[in-house]
Amino acid sequence: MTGTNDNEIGQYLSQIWDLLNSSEQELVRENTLIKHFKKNELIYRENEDPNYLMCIIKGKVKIYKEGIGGRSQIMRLMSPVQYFGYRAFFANEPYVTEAAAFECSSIAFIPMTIIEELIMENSQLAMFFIKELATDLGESDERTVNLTQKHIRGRLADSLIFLLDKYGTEADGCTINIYLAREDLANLSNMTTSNAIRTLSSFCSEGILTIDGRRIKILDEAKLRKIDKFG
Amino acid sequence: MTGTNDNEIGQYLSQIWDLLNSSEQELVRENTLIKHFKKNELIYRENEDPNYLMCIIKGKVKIYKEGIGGRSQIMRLMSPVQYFGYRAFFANEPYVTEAAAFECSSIAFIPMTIIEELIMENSQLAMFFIKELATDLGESDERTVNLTQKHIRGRLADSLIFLLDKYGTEADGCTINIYLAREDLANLSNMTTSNAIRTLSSFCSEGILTIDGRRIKILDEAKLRKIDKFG
DNA sequence: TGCTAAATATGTTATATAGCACAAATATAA
DNA sequence: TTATATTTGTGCTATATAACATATTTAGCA
Repeated sequence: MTGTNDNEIGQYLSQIWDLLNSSEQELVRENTLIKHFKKNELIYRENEDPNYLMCIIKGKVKIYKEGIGGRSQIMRLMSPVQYFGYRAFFANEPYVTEAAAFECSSIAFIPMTIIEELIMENSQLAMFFIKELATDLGESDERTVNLTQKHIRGRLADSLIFLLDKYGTEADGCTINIYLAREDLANLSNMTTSNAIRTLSSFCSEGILTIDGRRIKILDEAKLRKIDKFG
Repeated sequence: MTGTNDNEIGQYLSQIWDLLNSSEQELVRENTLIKHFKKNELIYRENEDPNYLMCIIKGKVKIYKEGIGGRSQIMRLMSPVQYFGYRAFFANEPYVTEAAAFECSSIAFIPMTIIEELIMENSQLAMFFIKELATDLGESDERTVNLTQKHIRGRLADSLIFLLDKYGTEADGCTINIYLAREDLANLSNMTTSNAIRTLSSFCSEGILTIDGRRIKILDEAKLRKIDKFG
């Protein structure tokens, strides 16, 4: 992990940036640090103190929880330019999740003390975080029901559609633009790696998708959405 | 459901009230309506538009999601003086959950338009909602892992401890101060009603608790916490 | 009050999914 | 490159939990 100051920070922080006046922007600019993470590198770990608002500039990040018996559950995936790492600070508790880079990623770090200061003076910024948290909470509740009530096929279909919506496709218009190990796919879908592999190859036999290593090409999105919805 | 205006609203809204100046208090007072709900009465339903901040003054409320095949999952339980019903408004979407009264309850309704106005002028109030949402999101993530990774005994133990912490005990110091149908206990713990009944009676045979109808008396909290933690 | 519906209790069976073993393929490193 | 570790793939077995059936108790209500 290497730290670099960057004078063109505004272009990366679009959502927040536009809500700040020039002196606020100056304050953020002076205190933002961009760090680069290698593939699989840890960004923060459970029980650490949350001191920074993080904004993913480049790359892909997973936020996950280490559960029972080393079984991990991926809670959220981040893509540019999303904000993360701030929830625990506001809740006044240590991190209850961990974050790691899926691939080589660049992340902006802004001290939460600064953010807190700004929020107290800038109601637009406060509202931004309220909206972010409110949206995440709705999604978290949705996921809880998906993961607990759907069967394996439905859960995997759900994850694949989620990945498709989140990261889009390659130039061909159907290859999901993220390369996940089967284990990550399993951790996202609350199942064992064996079952992720097995179910994925079932989908393949059924003509829903093709597999080329970690490259997944969706052939029949409608069918996948049907499985997501009805099992 | 009956509506009543109440001039002593401040005493019920303690957390928010103290953050407001007198003119803000006046605005809230003029626009707050207290409604009374009967046992099992619906407070809001899925897909409705969220227009009110609700504050539970008296009683007990469940917030739940209707899942697959009519199987419902209780997401949160509310006790006085907690706020709810506002998340969907901030996320700018219809309700994705439903709320119902477990028992005869009184709830204050404050229009979200008023709350939104106040937030834009009162950063303390904004911070209050940020903290609430941040805390709820952490709890939601925690619950996701509990419900997906723990076995039945662990999930039920978790629910019982949650109820104990949330609603406390009767005068005897060990009877949980809420009377839930086995079905609600099941919906809270992500299991079938049969399994909630079965597992509860196992706990009873093991001397962890006693059952008297819906009255549950915890005899060995330490053992229950152990089951919660290690299965 | 008694009648009817709902909730609780318990046993049995069916099934989804975890767990394990091992082979094949692929990636990583020396 | 070759060697070693990791990931992927497949089959088999074990098991947790759902689903179902039915009796019993309790609660709601006419």
